[in-house]
Amino acid sequence: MNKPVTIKDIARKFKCSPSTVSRALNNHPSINEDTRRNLQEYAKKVGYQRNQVSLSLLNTRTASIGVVVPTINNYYESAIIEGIESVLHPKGYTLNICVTNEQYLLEAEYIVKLLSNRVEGIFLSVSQETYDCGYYEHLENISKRNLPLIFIDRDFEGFAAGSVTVDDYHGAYSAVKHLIDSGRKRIAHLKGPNGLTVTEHRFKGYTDCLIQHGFEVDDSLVINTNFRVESAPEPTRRLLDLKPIPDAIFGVNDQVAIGAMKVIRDKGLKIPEDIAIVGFDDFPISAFISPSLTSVCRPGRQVGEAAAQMFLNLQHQNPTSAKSNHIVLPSQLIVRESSVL
Amino acid sequence: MNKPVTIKDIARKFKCSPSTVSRALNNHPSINEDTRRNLQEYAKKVGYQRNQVSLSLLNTRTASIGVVVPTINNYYESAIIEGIESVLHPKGYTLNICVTNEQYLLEAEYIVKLLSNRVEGIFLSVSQETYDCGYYEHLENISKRNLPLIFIDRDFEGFAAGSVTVDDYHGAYSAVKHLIDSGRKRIAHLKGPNGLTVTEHRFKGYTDCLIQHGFEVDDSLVINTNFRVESAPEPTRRLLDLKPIPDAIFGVNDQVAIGAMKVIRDKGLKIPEDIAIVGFDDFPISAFISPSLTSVCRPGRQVGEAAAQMFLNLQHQNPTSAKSNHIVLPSQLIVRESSVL
DNA sequence: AATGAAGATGCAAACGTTTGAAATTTTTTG
DNA sequence: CAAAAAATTTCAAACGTTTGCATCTTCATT
Repeated sequence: MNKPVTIKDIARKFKCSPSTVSRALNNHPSINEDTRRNLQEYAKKVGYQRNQVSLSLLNTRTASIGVVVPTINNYYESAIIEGIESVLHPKGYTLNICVTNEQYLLEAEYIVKLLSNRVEGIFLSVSQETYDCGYYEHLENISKRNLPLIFIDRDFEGFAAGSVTVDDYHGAYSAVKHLIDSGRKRIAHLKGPNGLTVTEHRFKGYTDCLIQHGFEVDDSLVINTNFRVESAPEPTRRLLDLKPIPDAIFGVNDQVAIGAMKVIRDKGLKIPEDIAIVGFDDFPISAFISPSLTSVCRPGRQVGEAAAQMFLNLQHQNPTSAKSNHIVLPSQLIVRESSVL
Repeated sequence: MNKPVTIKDIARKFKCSPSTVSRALNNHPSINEDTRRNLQEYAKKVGYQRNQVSLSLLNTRTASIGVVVPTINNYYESAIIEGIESVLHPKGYTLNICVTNEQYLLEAEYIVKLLSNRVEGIFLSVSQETYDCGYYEHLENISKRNLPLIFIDRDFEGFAAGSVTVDDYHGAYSAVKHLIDSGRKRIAHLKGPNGLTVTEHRFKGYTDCLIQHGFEVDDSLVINTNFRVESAPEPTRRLLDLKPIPDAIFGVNDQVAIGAMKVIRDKGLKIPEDIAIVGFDDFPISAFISPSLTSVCRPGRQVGEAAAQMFLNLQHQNPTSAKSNHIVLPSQLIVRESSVL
């Protein structure tokens, strides 16, 4: 790793002052044309790259943004990040992406690090642990600095900050309504991990819809998963051991729904004849599997874009107003073969 | 956004010098016990966060790493990033993740930015455009600085640097061999975009295996896709219009394979009876769809881990030795229902 | 009481860049 | 040719932190 060429190095070489070099490289008008050209050529030749670190120190502006998410290893989360990126990159911002792996300790550590790196804003999708335990101390340093904080995907109701989420409640509601409308009477739910907003909102959409249509909520029809496809089969088997078996399963996401479908087929049951399936997230693949999967589409990219836009708007106004800024994007049911005869 | 509290602020408040504050906060032994306690308490109270930017400038060490990838919106790429993260985070590094969207211009811009931000190393999966055009000027500034550069996933043979890739060639070869061994005679390939190593290595594995087993390579059986599930149906239809139709399709990845499966089913053909299907990447979902998809597993997380480890090793040795460092991880065929009767 | 040794704190420089103001050089003008 | 104007360059300070060295206290030892 060679030491990078600095403005001082160039100044020494040309027997002029660093100011002159700096101005020449920035096309300052008061620099002599020849000087400018010579310096620029030389700078290019030796591969001079202006040191952004020193500039950040000088301007107390880093043009970087922290993004803290539990995982990036799935379609939806990474779509959010692409959304943020697509809005903020043209404005010159760099993203510092941190993956907490659903752990509070890592989340707290990353936030300290981001503050220490003087990011100009933080997008946070809180980890499951943070949620479960209601921790928020690590966030107080953010608000102490009055730094823009925007919750993405998962709103953290214990803490005042902006948020952009998807309307999980109505998405789930419409999924279950669709099943009821198709004549299903015994609708099971493969729930996500307890405590997460995403999980609970979908669960509430599920229960509310059942109740409002005169059904009872049967606890034995609700079983937890951890969102992953591998976590679906065992709970599904338990559902199929019930008498009578459910005639529909609403999965907390497409992965879980797909995991359930396999078990159902293996048991020799037919989808949708014996059991209807609905997922959530609308993975690109879901439209192509057999039977194609009815799912609730959740616009990850738009979440990212909206959050980034919220951040930009904050730059021009009172930053505390973020706290009253809550955007909820609609989710949309897409009906496919897995739920209709 | 409040101005962050600085060491100078604290010094002013306590009528002492910044040096004392700095030493107190760093538990320097020559600081009086009371002074230390008072200063630390106050610092905590006002939420002091040491300014990492100034430290970076002072030490010319930023502890940050650039990661440049064409997209993060899929399972494999994000697995790589998680792998890198898992190794480098414990060592105190921060990741700067940049998404090029397969565009050379963005890639070049990001690299300038990363150099300017004084990252200590760059992990790069070159964009398709860079590959197609053989551009490498943007990389020369990296080597001019003698900064560790490691190609991940896609090796860029035109340029000397370390690399960690997956053995796409033998993965593809084993997939096709499996099809030949199962008695398939007319094996089509849904290829990726031309020019990418990933695409071409898999393609070569396909053709070499065919030739070595006495088959001809029939151009009409090879059609391009863009890796996405949506890009598979149209080429697949063209394959099914051939007379005779192929009796097996090797997809460049699972998404394409799944896209093909849908078209085949829609035509009333049976998988694997009429046509066998093999994919690549082994998505978690692939084991759960029906029929479950035979696929070549590619260890994304391990790629990331190996690349990160390569970077760490470079710190303790001659950095130019990276250029002779090439790790190729094995891929593994996983046989499932879509290819065996 | 003088000497010296710890113990505690301050000074100043450094990292790389920018920028207002001052200084220098060159050009123009009367 | 002198004076003013314009063009070009340099100076110095600033951003926040660390750290070797110098300085200043305090206190014990002779």
